[in-house]
Amino acid sequence: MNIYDIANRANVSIATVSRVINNSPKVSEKTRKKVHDIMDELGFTPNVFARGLGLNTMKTIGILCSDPSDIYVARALSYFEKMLRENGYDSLLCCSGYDTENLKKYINILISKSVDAIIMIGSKYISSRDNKNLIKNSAKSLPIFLINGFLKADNVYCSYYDDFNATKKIVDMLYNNGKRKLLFLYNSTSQSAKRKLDGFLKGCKNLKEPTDKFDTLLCEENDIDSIISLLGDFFEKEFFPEGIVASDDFLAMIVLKFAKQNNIEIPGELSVIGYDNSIFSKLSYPELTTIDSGLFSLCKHSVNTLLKVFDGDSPENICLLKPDIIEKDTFRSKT
Amino acid sequence: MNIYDIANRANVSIATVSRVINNSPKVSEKTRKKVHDIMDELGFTPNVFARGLGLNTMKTIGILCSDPSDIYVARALSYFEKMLRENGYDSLLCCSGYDTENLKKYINILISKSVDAIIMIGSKYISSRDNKNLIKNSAKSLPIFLINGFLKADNVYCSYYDDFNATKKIVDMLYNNGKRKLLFLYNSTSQSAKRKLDGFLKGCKNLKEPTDKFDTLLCEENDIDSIISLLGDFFEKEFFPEGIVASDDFLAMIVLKFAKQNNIEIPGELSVIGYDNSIFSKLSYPELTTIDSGLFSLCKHSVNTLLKVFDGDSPENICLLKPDIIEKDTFRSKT
DNA sequence: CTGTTAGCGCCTTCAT
DNA sequence: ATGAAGGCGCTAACAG
Repeated sequence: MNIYDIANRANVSIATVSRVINNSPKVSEKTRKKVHDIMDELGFTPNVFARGLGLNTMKTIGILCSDPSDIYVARALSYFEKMLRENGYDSLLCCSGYDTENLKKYINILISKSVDAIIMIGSKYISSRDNKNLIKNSAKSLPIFLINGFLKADNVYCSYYDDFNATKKIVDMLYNNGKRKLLFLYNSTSQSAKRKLDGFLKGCKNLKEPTDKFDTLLCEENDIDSIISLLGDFFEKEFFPEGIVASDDFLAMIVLKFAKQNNIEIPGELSVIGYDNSIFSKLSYPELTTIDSGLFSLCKHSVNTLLKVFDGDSPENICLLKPDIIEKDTFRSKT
Repeated sequence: MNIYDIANRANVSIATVSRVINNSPKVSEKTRKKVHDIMDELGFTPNVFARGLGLNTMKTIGILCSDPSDIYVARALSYFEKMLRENGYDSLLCCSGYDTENLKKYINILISKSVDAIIMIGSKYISSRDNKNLIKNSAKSLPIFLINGFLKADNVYCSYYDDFNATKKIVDMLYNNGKRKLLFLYNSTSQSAKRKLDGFLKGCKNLKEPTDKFDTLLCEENDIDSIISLLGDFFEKEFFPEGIVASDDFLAMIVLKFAKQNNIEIPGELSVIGYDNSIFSKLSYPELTTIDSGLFSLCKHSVNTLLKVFDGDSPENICLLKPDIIEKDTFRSKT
C-alpha cells in the first residue's frame, strides 16, 4: 500500500496525499479530512525509505551509550527517546560497552545508517586524544551532542554538569560541619569522574589540613563484594573517614551496606554523599544525601539545541549546569 | 556521490558496481578489484534509503518497551542490543510509557520504519483484548517477539517465565518454614503480574488455612512514600505478615526500608521475597532472597528464535522457563 | 488549492 | 560477464 492507493481511493492526486502526510497548509480542510480518514481506515504508513531517499534524512538520531543497564544511562535514554519522539525523531540505539577504544566502529555504524545526529551519553568517550580527534572529524558529517562531556569543536555540542564545583562545595560543607577526615570513592576515570575527583582534591587542598586527613579510592572492579572488601581494607589500613563522597549513588549505596555490616552509624559516625539523585538515594534507609547532577536538564537542553541546529540556527556549543546538593539523611548540614 | 560516479570512474555500468557492492559472483576478479579500489579511494558508502527502498529491509529490529529507566527493561534492552548487533541488526528503540492503550501508534511507528521484527519487552501490552488482536494482526506483516508475555498466534513468538509456579512454590516454602501470615505485594496488572498473583493465591489456597491469614496488596502508585504509607496502613488495619512476597525487587526494597523505619527485624520477624534477582537484591542489606526470573535466558532465547525465523525456519512459538529461587538473607529455608 | 512530473540511489530482470 | 532500463514510494517544483 502506498500513496497511490490512498490517492485513488480519495480521488485526489498523490501530491495531495503527500501534502496531507506532511501537514502542508495548502490543503482544504475537506480534502484533508477525506484523505486522513482513508489513511486511518487502511492503516497506511508512509514508507520511510522512499521518503528518506528524497529528503536524505531518516528523522532518526543515533544514541551512543556504554550500557543501558547503568541507571544513569537508562534515565538519559528514557528522557531522550521521549523528547526526540515528541519532535518526530526516532532513536537508534548503539551500545558500546565499556571499551572506549571501539568508538570508531560504533560511530561508523550510526553514520552508515544515515542518522541525522549522534548523541553520546557519558563522558567515557572523550578520554583519549584519538577519540577526541575522531569525534571532531565525525562532526564534519553530522552534529554530535555530548552528555556530561566537554569537547570544544565545530558542530559538537556539550551539556555537562559542574562536577568540579559540586564536589569542592561538598568538601567545604562536610568540613564546616565538623567532618575532618574525608574519602572520595570513585569507579571510573571518565572525564566527568575526573572533574569530581579534581573538585574533591581542590576542596581538600583549600582546607589547609594535613594531607593524611583525606584520600581517594578508585574501585577498578564494579563488583559489590570487591568494593566492600576494598572499603574494609581502607578502613583498616588507612583511616576511618568521617565523610565519604561517592562518585555515584551506586557506590554510596555500597558504602551504606558496608556501614550496616560493620555497625557503623550513619550519619553519626560517618556521613555519606552520593551523586546523581537517583532512585537509589530515595530507596535506601537512611536516604542518601546526594548531588543532583541535573540529568533531566542536560538532556532537555541537548534536545533543544539539537532542534535549533536542525532549524539552521547556531546555538551555543556549551552548557554548564550549576551544582545542586540534595540533603537527605546521610548528611545534614547544621545551617 | 553515488554508484553512477563510481561507474563512470571505473568505466563500467552501475549494474556492475551494484554487483560488486552486493558480492555477486558474476563479476570478473579484475573488474571487482577495479571497482573496489575506486570505492575505497572515494570513501563511498551506498545510500541506505535507496537500498532499503528496493529491498524493504534495513536490518533493524524495533524494540518496544514501556520505559528503559525501569531496571528490568534496561537489562533486557542491554542484552538485546548487544546480541542483535552481534548478528548484524540495529535496534530501533520505541518507548511507550505505561499507557498501554497507545500500542497501535507505536507499532505503526516501528512498521513504518520497516523494521524486520518487533520485540516487545514486558507483558503490559498483552492486557486488553484489543491489544491482543492488534498484535495478532500486526504479526501478519512482521514477526513479533514477546518477552515475558504469552499470546498464541501465528508469527508471534513468546518467551516467558513460569511466574505462577514460582510464587506458588515460594508460598509453600514460606509456610513450611513456619511463616503463616502472608502478603503478596504488587504494582502492576500486567499479564506477568497476574501470573504471580495467581500463583500466590493458588499456593495459599492449597494450604487450607483460614483466608484471613493471607492477603494481597496492589500499589497503584509507584511512588516510594505512597507505598510505604500503604504498607503502614496494612500493618495497622489488617495484620502483621510473617512473609511478604513482592512482584519485583524494587517493591521488596521498599518493604526493607519500611521495616527499618519501623524496627521490624528481617528475616526474624518478617521474611521478604523479591523478584528478578536484580542489582537491588545484592545491594541491599540484608540481601534480598529473590526469584530469578531468568531475564538473560529469555532474551537469549528470543534472539535465537528470531534468527531462526529470518533463516526461514519454523521454531517453536513458545518458551517457558522454570522457576528458580535465589536464597540470600531476607528468607532462608531450613532445609 | 490541486495535479503532473521529474528525480532521489539502488537493485534486478532482461538482453547481449 | 556486462549493460540498459524499469521500478521501489515519496517529495517538491512547476503548472494550472
